[in-house]
Order: sequence, then C-alpha cells, then structure tokens
Amino acid sequence: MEALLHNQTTAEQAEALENSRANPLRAHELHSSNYFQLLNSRRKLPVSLRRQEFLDVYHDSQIILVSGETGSGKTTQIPQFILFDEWASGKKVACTQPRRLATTSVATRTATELDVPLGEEVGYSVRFDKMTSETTRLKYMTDGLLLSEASSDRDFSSYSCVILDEAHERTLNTDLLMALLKMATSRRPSLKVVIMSATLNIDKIRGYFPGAATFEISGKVHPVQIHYLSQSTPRYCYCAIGVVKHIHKMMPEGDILLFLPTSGDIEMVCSILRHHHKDLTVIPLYSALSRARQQEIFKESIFRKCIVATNVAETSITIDGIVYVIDSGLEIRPVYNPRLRMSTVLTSPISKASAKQRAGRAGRTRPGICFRLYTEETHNTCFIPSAPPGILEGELASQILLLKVMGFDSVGTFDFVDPPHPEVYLRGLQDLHSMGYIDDKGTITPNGRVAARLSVHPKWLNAFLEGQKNGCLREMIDLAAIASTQHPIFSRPPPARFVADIAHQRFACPSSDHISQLNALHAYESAMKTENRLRINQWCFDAFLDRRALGEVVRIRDQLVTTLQTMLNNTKEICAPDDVEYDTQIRKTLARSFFYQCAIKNSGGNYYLYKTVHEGQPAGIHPESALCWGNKEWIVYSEFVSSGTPYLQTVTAVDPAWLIDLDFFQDENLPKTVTGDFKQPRVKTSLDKAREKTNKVEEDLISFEKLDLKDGE
DNA sequence: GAGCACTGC
Repeated sequence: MEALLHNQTTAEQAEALENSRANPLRAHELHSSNYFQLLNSRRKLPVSLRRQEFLDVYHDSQIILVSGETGSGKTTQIPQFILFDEWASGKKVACTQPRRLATTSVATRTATELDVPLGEEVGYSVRFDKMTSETTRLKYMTDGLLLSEASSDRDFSSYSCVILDEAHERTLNTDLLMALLKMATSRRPSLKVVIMSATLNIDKIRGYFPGAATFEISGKVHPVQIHYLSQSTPRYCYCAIGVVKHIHKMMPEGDILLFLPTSGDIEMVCSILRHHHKDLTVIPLYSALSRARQQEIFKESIFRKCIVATNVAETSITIDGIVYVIDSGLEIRPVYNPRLRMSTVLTSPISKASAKQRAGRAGRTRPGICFRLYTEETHNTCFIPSAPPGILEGELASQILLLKVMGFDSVGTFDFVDPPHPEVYLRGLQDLHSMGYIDDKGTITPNGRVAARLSVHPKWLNAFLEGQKNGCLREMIDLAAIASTQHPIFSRPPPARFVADIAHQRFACPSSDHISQLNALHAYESAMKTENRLRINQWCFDAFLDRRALGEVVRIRDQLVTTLQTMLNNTKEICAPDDVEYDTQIRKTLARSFFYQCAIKNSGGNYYLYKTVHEGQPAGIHPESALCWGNKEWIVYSEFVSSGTPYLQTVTAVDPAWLIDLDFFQDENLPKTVTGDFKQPRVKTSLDKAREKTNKVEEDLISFEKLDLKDGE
C-alpha cells in the first residue's frame, strides 16, 4: 500500500495489490484461499468492471453521486475502492447505513472480502455494539451514529471520505448529514463525500449538490413480470388470499411473499390460509414479533412457503427464494401533527418506488412474478413517485437542538435538501423554549446543552431535574428508557391478548401507567438477579413481558446513567418503592415536568372522556391503560396518538395543586370550568369501509377466477 | 364507529 499515492491511484495498481499473495492491508500475512475465490466473483460485479472510470470521477470531484440498483455491488465494492485510494491520507473512510442490521452485516461481508478480522482494518459501529480499533480504516456505521459524532466534530475531521449509502430513503438522519457534509466540504477541501442512492430519486439530491459528479452503475437483477387487477377492490385481504390460493394450486414451485399494511391483517390472513391450505407453510412477519419468530422465515420447509409481511420485508429483511410477490399497495404511515402535537397513523397507498422495491423482491434469485392488488391506473395516477422524506414527517425538537449545540443558530434558513415545514420548525422552537433549552433570543441555554447530549428526547432532562428535587431521579431515568424503546415492554400477542391483560394486572398501579411500567421493569430486574438465563425467558413469557424490549430498556438506562453520572452523584434518593410517598413523588414529578402534556376530564362530552389542556383537543384514554375508565379528573400523558380515534397513551393521574404555581398555568391556559360538547361527527373513508369488511371473517372467499387479473407491463 | 409500522441515538 506504500506505493499508492493519495487520490492518484489507478485500478491497475489496486488490482495488482489485490492479486498479490500477501494481504496489502496486513503486510505480514498471506491471503487465504477463500480470499481468491471471493475475489474472482467480486471482479465480475458490474461496478468492478468500471473501477478505473469510478476512480477518474472520484479524483476529479469532491462530491460524487453514485446511483445504481441492487445487485450492482456498490455497497461493498465502492468503499473498498475508496479505501485503497485514501489509504495514504492516514484518515478513516466512513460508510453509513440507515439500519443497524445492514451496517453489521455489510461490514462483516467487506472484512471477509478484504481478508481481515472484523474490527481491525474494517469495522462497524452501531449503538450498543462496536467492532472497531485503532487500526480501523474503513468504518461502517449507522447514519444516526455518525450524526452524533458530528455533534462534537462538525468538520468530520477524522475522516478523509464519508459515504452515505441508501440516500434515496431520505431518512431524517441522512438528510441532516447531507446538509452538514455540504457545509463541511466547503470548509475542508480535502474531505470527499460520496452519496449512494437508487436511481429513482436522485434528481432532488443532484439539484442539492450542483457541482457534484455523477456515476451510474447498472444492476444485475432478474426480470419480474407485473400483473395488475382490472378492477380495484377494497377487500384486499380476501383478494390476497385468492391470489395465494391460485399460485399455490396452479403455478410452479417458488415461495410467496405477501405485503399487507398491518399486523392485524397479517394475523387474520395467516389464520385463514393455514385453515384452508394444510400443505402450505404460512409465516407472519412484522417487527413486533420476537426475533425467534422472525427467524422462522429462514427455516427449511417441505412445503411451499408463504410469508405474510409488513414493510419490514421491503427494506429491512431480505428473503431469498421468493418467486411470487403479492402487493396490497397499502402501508401504515406515521405523520406528526405539529398543531395538535399529535402523531397520527393512517393506512395509505404506497409510493411507486415502494411498489417497484416490493416487486423486486420476487427477482432476487430468478425471474419472478408480482401480483399487484390494484389497477394499473391506480398505480399511475394515485401513487406518489416516492415516499416523502423523513424530515417532513416528524417532530424536530431534538434535531433543532442538535444543530444549535453544533453552533448553527439560524436553523430556519438552514440549507436542507427539503426544508421542514415552517410550522413544524416553529413548533420545535416553541417547545424548546418552553422547556428552557433555548432563551428568548433562540440561543441555547446550559440546560439545552445537557439535553442535546442525551440519547433520549430532550424533554426528559426536565423530568430528571424535577426528579432530582423529589428524590426519584432513578425512576425518571427508567421511565425515559422505557419510553425510548421501539416496542412496548408489555407484550400482547394477538391470540392471547386478553390473557396478557390479566397477567399484566400484577404490575398494575390504579393511578399511573408509568408506575405500572416501573413495577414491571423492577420485577424483571429482580428476576434477573435470582433466575438463570433460561428461566428468565420463561419468567418473561409467563408475565407477558417482552424480553427484547426490557433488555433494550436496561441498555438505554445504563447509557443514560453514564451520561448523567455527575447528576446522580449529587442526588440523594429519598424514595423507595415501599415508601408511602413513593407513588406520590413520582406522579408529582411527572406532573411538573410534563405539564404541557396534561388533560382534564371532559365533562361536556360523552364521546371523548378527556381533552388536552394545551391544545383543547378531545381524546380518549387508550384501552390498555388502567385509567381508561375515566375516573380521574387530571392526568398527564406521554403520547397523543391518533389512528382515527385520538388516544392518550401511558397516563398518570395528577393533583392539579401540583401544577398551580407553574408559569404555564397562570394565564388563560387553566380552564376554570370545562364546558362544551366535543362530540365530533367523523366521516367514514373508503379505506375504513374496506377494513371493516375484511375484518369480518367470511367463509365465501373470493375465488381467483373472479378477480380477472390482466397482464401488465 | 376502529387495541394499525418502522427506523435511529
């Protein structure tokens, strides 16, 4: 490698080094025989044939856009090309992925290809899992992790090149990184940036980097024949069942992948399919399932497999051997409503890009067929080209705070690929201000700096400070960790939902769901001390607690404890679970730190039991809550979500006396009397009707013949 | 007249 000149290498030089008996990255070691076998197949990849061309482009530009479909080998090969070219720089090459699993598996693959132990020259870094060392020169990492590194080093000074992979997905983190890298390149001329994306959405990104060079690679995929319905149907579940039946009875072997929007649909379709086809292996797949149950899809089966999945199978989990894809054309999408501070989820049509991606899942190993349960016209006229970027869909308070802590003050005029909606931005600023993290001028405060360093939502810092006063800081940290896991700790598997509810009773606190959660977490931790590993699984199973989620809670909690060590050292815990005051102190702390998320009994209306104080929005309490009967006057809530019906989730009863001295309640915000009828007529959409029908289990399934499928494309 | 997904720090 010593012979290679920084940013002046040729493909010939690099390939000569790759061909040599000794490993160029580890001069004293010889290549294994497996290495040469792999090298042989790598050289046949479309991208490898154009290495010199790529290097020419790379040498001439600071920013390079690489577009190419799956199967081009760009994710594993391009970083290696760059690694050789940047070797002499002495700095690292970073390659980001939007997901943890992709990060670790692609790093493992690349380390094998370069014939080095994972964690040495090639490593990865994701939250809670690092495989890197001083010798690491090529580092795969999640986009979120690079972003958090950037918060203390906005010049990316330890890297000579940053590669953002899957940029077309436009995750919030990737978008932020693109903005930060664009600025960093003007400050650091030696920093190279490579944006890798699928071909479909590249125009927007190209417009964002006007001077960037482009490099396009063709992919190697098998053709997929597309069939559309000639007439659309609201009964997508039954339609799907009909198509599965047709494929299973009439078509040659090959596994089936069916995309449905919700886990409820999936469980229903699975049970009907299992009932009617004993010679078909039917497997549900969605992210809330345990790892073990997700692994079922990879198991060998003597029968044809039919995997019924949500979006997870679109990007996160790839399954080989799929020949038939059935696409309902629907998905669940979360959208944040800044005006109501409410997150909503709705079933909506997917994008053309998603439809293409879903169809592509049929052609991974050989030519396949995709059945789309919508008409060609629907696809062409109703589907948007690609999913909206994440930055337009969510709440942005933590991202604004991050940019402020990095020293970018006028975030409103910040140069993004897509600037966030002004209302979301203003709401974020307003929230940060009311939490005391920015001052009247919009400058970050000392508390704001601490909050930005937390790995949970910044709003939790106020709960920690309040907890410190009331002697329940540890409990607040536990609650912050529980709120940050991706799955609830209380497991409610569909077939045993009500059994689970009964099992959860042993943890229930009648006045607070937060305390119920703490009870469950603490019971789990004491079980961890006394039971062995195998027994703990059984213990969680019996208690209907999600072990994966609890494990994650403990890891997040420990991370928070490390970040907040000084604060904890200065805090005396005066509360213990057997204290009479324990519950009261926790509820009081929650009340005083989440006062802007409180709701009051809605005496005027009988349709929604509560209304939020801040927004005056009527809502019910989620049926999972112990407080759902509405026997408490004042509550604070953790989440306000709507999937049609607005629900307050994870609620705690509070005493209004705890709130009265807060600034927030000294003005007109405090309702003296609650009047008014909040009963609102709701309009039923066609999707609602569709759902209703599919939820009724009927025996007369639509037979495939009646569907009248016609050939498309 | 409704207990809907998926990522990341």
